[in-house]
Amino acid sequence: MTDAIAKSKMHEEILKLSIPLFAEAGFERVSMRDVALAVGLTPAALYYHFPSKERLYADAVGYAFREVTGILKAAVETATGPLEQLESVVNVSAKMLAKNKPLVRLIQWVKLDCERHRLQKLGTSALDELFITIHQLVGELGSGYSPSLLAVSITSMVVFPFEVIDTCRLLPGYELENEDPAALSKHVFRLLCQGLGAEVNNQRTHPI
Amino acid sequence: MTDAIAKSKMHEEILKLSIPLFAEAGFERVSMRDVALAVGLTPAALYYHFPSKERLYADAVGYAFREVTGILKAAVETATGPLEQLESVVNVSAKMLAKNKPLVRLIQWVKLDCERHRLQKLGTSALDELFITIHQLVGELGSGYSPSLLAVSITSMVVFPFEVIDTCRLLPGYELENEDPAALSKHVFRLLCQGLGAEVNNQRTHPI
DNA sequence: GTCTATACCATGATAGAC
DNA sequence: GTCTATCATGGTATAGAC
Repeated sequence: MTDAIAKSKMHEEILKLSIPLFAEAGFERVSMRDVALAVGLTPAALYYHFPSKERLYADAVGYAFREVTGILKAAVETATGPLEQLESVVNVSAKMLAKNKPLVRLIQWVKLDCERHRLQKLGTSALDELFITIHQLVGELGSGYSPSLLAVSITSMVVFPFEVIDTCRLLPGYELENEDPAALSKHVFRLLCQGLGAEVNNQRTHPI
Repeated sequence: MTDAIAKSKMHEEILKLSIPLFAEAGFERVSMRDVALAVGLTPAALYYHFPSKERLYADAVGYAFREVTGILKAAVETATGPLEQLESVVNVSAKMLAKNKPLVRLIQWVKLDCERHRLQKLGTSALDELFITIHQLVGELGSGYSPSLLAVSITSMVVFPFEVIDTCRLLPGYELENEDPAALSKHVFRLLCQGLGAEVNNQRTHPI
């Protein structure tokens, strides 16, 4: 049992330490040497814990995304009524993405990796969770919009701004308020509510 | 002069043929051998035309993005009035992204590359053009929204859906209409107009 | 469990013939 | 301009000692 615990401990330690590496540079530009150096082991030792680099990467991404599921589930439960729940999910997601830059970059890498053979089943990605949750809430709202289109639009407005922070920072007209999760989610929700129309706003249990 | 022309011809040919490779697999997973094979040359010959792989990549991306600028400029000129111009940009961008999958993936790679030393000046990226154009139009609209936040929201809703096509296709609730540029831009513009409020809609020269 | 040492391979890049 | 041949480097992964 001590073996199992020890192995499990080191296993998790390696995952935790490799996540920021993979997030920053992506699968190809992170070598097993890099991971080993970060963990304080030799490359050979890593192969005791993981059969291959691909597997290590997949496990690391899965580990990083797993906590997202819990956070989103909790966000839904903090509110009653679909619109309030949607607001909560938007707020919490923005806050999470702003605080967790590696998560944002991991999402970007996974979006690019997804259609390739590698990581055929990565576990449920953070994006999937976000889309499915929002899709369900939006469906319950019963607006005149297509739930699928609307769910993607909302997900886009929440995730994309954090993906382009470094690309856009030097652009003329770009304001740093785009990087403030509170300002962003307030903006998104305002745009959303007015866009969803009065009949939806009437369903709110309390005014904005 | 014939030398210059011939060199220029081959130069451009290499760029054109390498774009889909880099778009699909990214910088790291495309070797000079891959490019050489696609072009019908040997790796050594590539180094006659480009001093390094990095330079080849940068030039290829720049080449791919350059035509985007022209298309967006043309889109703005097809309409009069900021809201109509915005609508035109959204329509044309969505159509372009739907038709040009390599472009979408190149944008994704560049977003991930941007903060690194590589490609410090990549020429103006497609995203930059889109943001700047929309930011200006949105500013002229004079809505109550922050131009910067709104410009990013719009860019998000136009670009992001095409980035996640392959990730989302198998998700429950996802509809193929998300991949139809006409349906997408109509949806986005509808959400946008109703979100922008009546005072903006009144400025329209003709109803929706 | 972790190490040292190494096999083996793909890569970016160059030299020099044609 | 393009080739053949080659180099140095750095990658994944394994073997076997401790």
